[in-house]
Amino acid sequence: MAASTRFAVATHLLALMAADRGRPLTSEALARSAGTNPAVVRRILVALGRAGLTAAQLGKGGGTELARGPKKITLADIYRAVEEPGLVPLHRSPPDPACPVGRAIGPALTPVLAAAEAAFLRSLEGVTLKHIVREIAAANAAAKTAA
Amino acid sequence: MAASTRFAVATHLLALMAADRGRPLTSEALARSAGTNPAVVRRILVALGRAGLTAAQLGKGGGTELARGPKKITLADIYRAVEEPGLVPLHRSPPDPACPVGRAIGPALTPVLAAAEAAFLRSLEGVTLKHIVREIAAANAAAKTAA
DNA sequence: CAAACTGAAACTTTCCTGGTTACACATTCG
DNA sequence: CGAATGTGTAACCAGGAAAGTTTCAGTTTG
Repeated sequence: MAASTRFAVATHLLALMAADRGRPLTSEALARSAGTNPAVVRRILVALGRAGLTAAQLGKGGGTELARGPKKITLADIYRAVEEPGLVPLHRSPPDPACPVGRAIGPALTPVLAAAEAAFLRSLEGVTLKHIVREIAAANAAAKTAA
Repeated sequence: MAASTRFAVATHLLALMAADRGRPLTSEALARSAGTNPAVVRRILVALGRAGLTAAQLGKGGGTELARGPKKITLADIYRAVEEPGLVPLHRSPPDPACPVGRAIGPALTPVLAAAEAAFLRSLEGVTLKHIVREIAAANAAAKTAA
């Protein structure tokens, strides 16, 4: 099940890296902008690294940077990297197996929910990290001229 | 944010009513099949009633039944009845407003997530309660011949 | 009028996420 | 080479939301 903020934070971290291409960023610097703890950031960074979206450098002067261009990273890539499948959960306490409906509701619902989740991801597939970075830049430019 | 099991339980309840058309079912009977508490069931039933999917009858011999045919109820109807919008949440602790990315990441992400959620619902829109009931009947028939 | 429901409020329990701390291990730089 | 600076990871704590529980007022039917 979802209801975790990892996707939003992960996208935030990647946007920071995209805005600072070439220079690896430390988990402490990233955490400052995300308003959270370096260890929390590192947990997410590990997931992003395993998915091949980022590369980490150990030691002094180290940090994490994008493994490929922001045009080649979609929000679906990010979502899949940090979130488990099963957007919408089934029953917490198991239904009555003696009831025909209780017995079969799970198997009947599972493929339908999987298809809906696939549609959700297909939508995210159409948005790249580059797009998000551009949005952010535009918002800041607009705020500047307004001030 | 989601991560609630209400959608699955609500669909379960409606499937029971669809299988027993005409006779109102009590929250106690429904709770038995769903493996939960009558009060929990009633909470969900109230939401379904407000959305116009079910009708309740007070007093002795009362209960809840479908307000319209199962062919005219989609899983998107059910989802919207019992679940809040905001499938995927943003940051828990607010990002640093002094950072250009922290300032703009929320507004940049919101419309993208709303579109993905709309795609999710559009997928559920294509599945009716009738379809679920048929799936359940088929599964039980298959189990019978196998035994 | 009595029985049997729903609707609703208040409270408890349970579970998960995120926050926190601590530390082993790997690099780089002086 | 060794100290400083990172990551990677584990263990634990805290907060909040969902579900479970209890209780009761209100309503309808028989």
